[in-house]
Amino acid sequence: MDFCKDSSAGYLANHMARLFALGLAERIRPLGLTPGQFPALLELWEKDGQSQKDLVAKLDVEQATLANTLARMERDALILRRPHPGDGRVQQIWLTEKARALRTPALEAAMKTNANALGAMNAGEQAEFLRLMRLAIAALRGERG
Amino acid sequence: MDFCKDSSAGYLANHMARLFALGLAERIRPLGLTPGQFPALLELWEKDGQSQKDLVAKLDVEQATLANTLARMERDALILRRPHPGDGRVQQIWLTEKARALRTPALEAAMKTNANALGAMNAGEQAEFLRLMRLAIAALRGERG
DNA sequence: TTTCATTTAATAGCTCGCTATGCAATATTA
DNA sequence: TAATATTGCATAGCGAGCTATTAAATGAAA
Repeated sequence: MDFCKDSSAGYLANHMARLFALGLAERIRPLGLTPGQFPALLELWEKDGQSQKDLVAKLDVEQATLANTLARMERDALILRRPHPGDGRVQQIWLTEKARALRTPALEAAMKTNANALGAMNAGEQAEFLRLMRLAIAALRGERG
Repeated sequence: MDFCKDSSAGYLANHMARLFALGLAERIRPLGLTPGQFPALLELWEKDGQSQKDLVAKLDVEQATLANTLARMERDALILRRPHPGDGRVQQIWLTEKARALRTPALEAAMKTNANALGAMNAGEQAEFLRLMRLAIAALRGERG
């Protein structure tokens, strides 16, 4: 059977994602952030006070994964969980001042990592690359729910 | 600052890689395999008896990561570690018959996952996608060692 | 109202990345 | 040859993903 890892989309996707995460980790470590916190922060910088369920829906991550990530973020004083006034099941997630202040440097770090990764592509190729990744994501998501 | 997750290569790469891993995991679970074992198996199906160091060089993962993966594979009776006859530091990695027998169904599972992910692309787009991922990998690797 | 179902979040336990460190075997050098 | 450096691998500990289960609060229904 002919199977070459360098012609396997899945193999390349895994390799690429690991390198992206390492590059980002290096850049945001001085800020006290980790790559897994980034997606949650992006949503919370947009609007905090959301419930865990709200975030889960937007991030396409399992509820348990997010619960653990939020626990680490609370430990690191990036967020506060406060009970929802009208529904005792819900915890609202609020950013700390510390987390708010990290927005600009964190986004800069992410943009630098992206720019480095795409540095060898022209503008058309970059756009095409993003488009094809979105296509693959849609196809893979379709397979599941 | 304008930062949209759906226009961030790193965000998309992470999302895509997670979905690839889930799709593959589902398909190889009946075989008793997990996605992390795949890269090592690919190398060992080519040629076993290699040392851990040999595999590390080919896989671009850290030595400790591979050591743990190999420990799970040994536990699952996929490999045997035998001391190298001429150098007491080295452990040679040998496939079991069980692992050899899994080659064809495992590769089929991987190819199905890839085909599904790329199903909405024509042949030219698929080739371009792989090329652009290899470009990004090269750029991200260049940043490090 | 009491019971049962649903919803929200947390917890347990696994894989598989990473860094940092330790240990034994081998090589090198003073 | 004795001391030191290097090499190959294992282990510890953490982050971040997953599934499965549990607990508590709310809602619905008998």
